[in-house]
Amino acid sequence: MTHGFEYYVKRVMFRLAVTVLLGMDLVEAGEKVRAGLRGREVVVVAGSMEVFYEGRASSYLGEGERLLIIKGDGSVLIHRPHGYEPVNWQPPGSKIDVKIDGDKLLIEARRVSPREVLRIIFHRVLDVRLYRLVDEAEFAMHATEEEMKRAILMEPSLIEDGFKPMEDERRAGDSGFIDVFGVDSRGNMVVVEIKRRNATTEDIKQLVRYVESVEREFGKRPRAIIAAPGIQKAAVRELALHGVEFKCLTPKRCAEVLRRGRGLDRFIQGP
Amino acid sequence: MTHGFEYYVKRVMFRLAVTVLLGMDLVEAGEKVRAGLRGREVVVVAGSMEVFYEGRASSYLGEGERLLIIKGDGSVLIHRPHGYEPVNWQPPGSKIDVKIDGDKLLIEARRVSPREVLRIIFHRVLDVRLYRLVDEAEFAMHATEEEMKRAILMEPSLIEDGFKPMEDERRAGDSGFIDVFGVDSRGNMVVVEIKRRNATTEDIKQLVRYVESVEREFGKRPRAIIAAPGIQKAAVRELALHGVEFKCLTPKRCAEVLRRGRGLDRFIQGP
DNA sequence: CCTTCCGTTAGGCTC
DNA sequence: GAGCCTAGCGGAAGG
Repeated sequence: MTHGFEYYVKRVMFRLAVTVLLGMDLVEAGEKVRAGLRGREVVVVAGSMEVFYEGRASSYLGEGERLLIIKGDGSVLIHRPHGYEPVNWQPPGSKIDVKIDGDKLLIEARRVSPREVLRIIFHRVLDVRLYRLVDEAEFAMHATEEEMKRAILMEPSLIEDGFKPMEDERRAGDSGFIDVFGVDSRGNMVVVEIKRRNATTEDIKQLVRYVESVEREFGKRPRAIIAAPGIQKAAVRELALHGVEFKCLTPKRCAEVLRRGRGLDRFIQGP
Repeated sequence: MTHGFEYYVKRVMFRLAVTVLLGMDLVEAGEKVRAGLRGREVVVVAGSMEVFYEGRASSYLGEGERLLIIKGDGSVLIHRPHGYEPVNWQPPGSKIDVKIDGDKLLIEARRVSPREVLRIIFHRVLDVRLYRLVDEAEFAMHATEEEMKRAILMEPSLIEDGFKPMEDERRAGDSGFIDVFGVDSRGNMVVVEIKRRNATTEDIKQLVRYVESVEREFGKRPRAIIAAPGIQKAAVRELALHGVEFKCLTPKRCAEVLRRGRGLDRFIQGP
């Protein structure tokens, strides 16, 4: 009942050849996917599939070869061989079902709120890979709008010499929140709106709403400054129209200020 | 100079064990990635990496195990073991460089406009997979805003009894395009704005701009109807303020109408 | 090239 | 949970 070493090697090679030509055995593929899900591993399945989505919208994608990625937290992604975005997906928390239906492998990802179903029918599985990935690293993003604000609070002259921030995230009636509220060297109130990209007419209008809210509250119209790396051409006329000032401020410049600030902190507080 | 069959098998198994414990040989991994890029295949690399991004913003992600996916069109995705979104990415058209730097594998994806660099340093490569995927299928999405418009054109009573659409995508001066322009049962002009999600104050304002544009053109103010599944609380007061009417219309209801329409077509024209 | 608008936007925050 | 805003938003369509 025992076979020689060569026998097993040849069996494996035959199996390999069958897999390359016809795809994996679907039952085996399904088992492997299930095992990956149980272990909360990252499951990558390559194969020829149809995809049905029904939920907030609905979509159908005919048969074609793609990558299916299922993560341990229930995120699901389907990637075509081109394009940055997944063609179909399901966010974290989806419940995954795997079953064999005749000669097809069926994978469903369901979510309750909003109620959505993603159904994938594999006609052929080329490959299933399981990855147990360990990733505890912190993701640090710089030069967000939030960081630009922190840079201004740390170094108010980024807006203008003598500018003194008084409050950040000040509520402006029901218009929203003012990014930075302060006073200039002459004691005038100043409302600052920050954008990390070129300012649009909408941005100017929002700033004007803040100005009007402050005017209603204090009976005096504050200066309005929009701090952004640039301004859309169409928005330039709005500036003059509403007496809004523009201050060029790039995310990069802010990042430099913050780096310098952190450097100082380290110097002051020791290593 | 020849070895027995068993010798080679043992060598392969030893290599496999080394790979499982220590990761792939980096030079070999790099060569495989290059081969995949040359062949415009989908390249999937699992491994322990650091990631640097510098462009519109900048980010740093410390060492950890992730999946790197590079597609034939130059799209790059880095996926952590959790979450629906890639932690870092580069859109299609990026130029990919692969090189060995000491005992690290370096992969860079560059883009010119905007100038952005994504730099990935692999400290350990667990696996490299190449997939030559063929996918020519068409992606069909339903219940978009466009489809809601088609449903209204097919079944105008979705807006109100007696409504007659005259034009879709009518230009409204320089304000943009009116979704549906028509007349009601009493011959009044009607401007309809469609949203597949709850209507906002901005949506109401846009509709009012259309109304004013039509009023300038015809010397008569048209009725304004916003058709959406709901309306934001803050936008309710804007309705009365500008005399805009709200008609509840969900993407789902529109999808049903379109399905029924297609069903009728089939019935009328035969199978 | 630039702008505007849509998206199964997602994700984060507040209430 | 609903409501609101931001995003390295991406992508498409129009000028």
